[in-house]
Amino acid sequence: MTVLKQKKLSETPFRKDVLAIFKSHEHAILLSVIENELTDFNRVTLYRTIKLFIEKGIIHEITLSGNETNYAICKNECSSDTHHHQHIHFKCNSCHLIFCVEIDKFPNVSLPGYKIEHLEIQATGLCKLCSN
Amino acid sequence: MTVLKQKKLSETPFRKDVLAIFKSHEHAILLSVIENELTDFNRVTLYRTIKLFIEKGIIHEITLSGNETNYAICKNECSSDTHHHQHIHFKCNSCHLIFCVEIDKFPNVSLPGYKIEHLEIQATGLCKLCSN
DNA sequence: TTTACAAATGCAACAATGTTGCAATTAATT
DNA sequence: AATTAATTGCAACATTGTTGCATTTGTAAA
Repeated sequence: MTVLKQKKLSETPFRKDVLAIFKSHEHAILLSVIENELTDFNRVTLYRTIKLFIEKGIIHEITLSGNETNYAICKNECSSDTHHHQHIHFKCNSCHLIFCVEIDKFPNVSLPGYKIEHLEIQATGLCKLCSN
Repeated sequence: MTVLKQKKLSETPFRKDVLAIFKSHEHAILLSVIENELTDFNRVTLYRTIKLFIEKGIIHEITLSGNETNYAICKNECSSDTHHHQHIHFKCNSCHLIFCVEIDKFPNVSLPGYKIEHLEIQATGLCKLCSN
C-alpha cells in the first residue's frame, strides 16, 4: 500500500512526483530542490501539497536557526495530530546537508520549574561522509 | 558602556529603541512585536538593524519547527564569529512564549560516525508561570 | 563648537515568497 | 461510462525581504 493511500489521499501524478523526490534523497531538502527536480510545476499546487503532506504526517519541517526551512520524510509513524520523532536534526558544516539521524536513547534534560513535554535536538558538525 | 558602543556601533535613536524593546521582554519576540511597539519605523531600517544585531552577536535568531522566527538578546558573550549559547529554547504550549532557559550541564549526545561540534536543544511544554 | 565625512536612514522600486477565490480538470466510486 | 468530490491551474493579491541612491545624522578631529 502506498503512503498516499495509507493516508487516504488520492494518488495524483503530482503528489507521486513530489513523494518520489523525497524518497530519492536520504537527507532533508529545500523547497528549491523540489522545484528544480520537477520538470514542470505550479507554485500554488506545490505549496498546498507540502502543507498537506505535513498535516498528514508524511513529511516534517526542519528549521535550524539561520538556515532556510528544509523538509524530510517522516520515518516513524506520524499522524495528523502528532509528529513524534526519535531523531536528531544534524547539519553538516562541510557538505551543508541536513540529516535526520535516528537515536536510541534520547538524553534526559530537566529544567527546574518547567514541565518538558517534548524535546528536539539539533546538531551541527561533520556527517559520516565528511568526517573521514 | 552601552551594548552598542561595546560592539563599536553608532548609537542612533532607532537602534536604542529596538534594543530597549528587546530588554523589556524576558522572552524571545517576533519581528511583528517589535513593529507594534515602535511608534514609527521604516521596514528597511528594521531589517538592516536586526541583521546587524545578529552579525554583531547582540541578538540571536530562534527558529522552532513550525513556528515563525523569534529573536532574543544574547545573554552570554557572543561575537560576530560565534554565537555560543548554553541554553535551551523552550516554547510554552500554554502561553506560547519562547524562552531561552540557561542550563548548567548540557546533555552528552553521541552519534556513531558523526562528529558533533555544536548542539542546540529545543523543548516544548509548560513554562514556570503556566505549570502552576 | 564647528566642520568633515563615513555611516545610517528613508524612499522608491523591485524581487521573492506565500495566499485566496474560482473555474476547469481529474481521480475514485458506483 | 457516468457522477461527484477532490485536485489543479490561473490570476490576482498580500506579505516579506532586498537594492540603489539621495538625504540626513552621529562621531571624531580641528
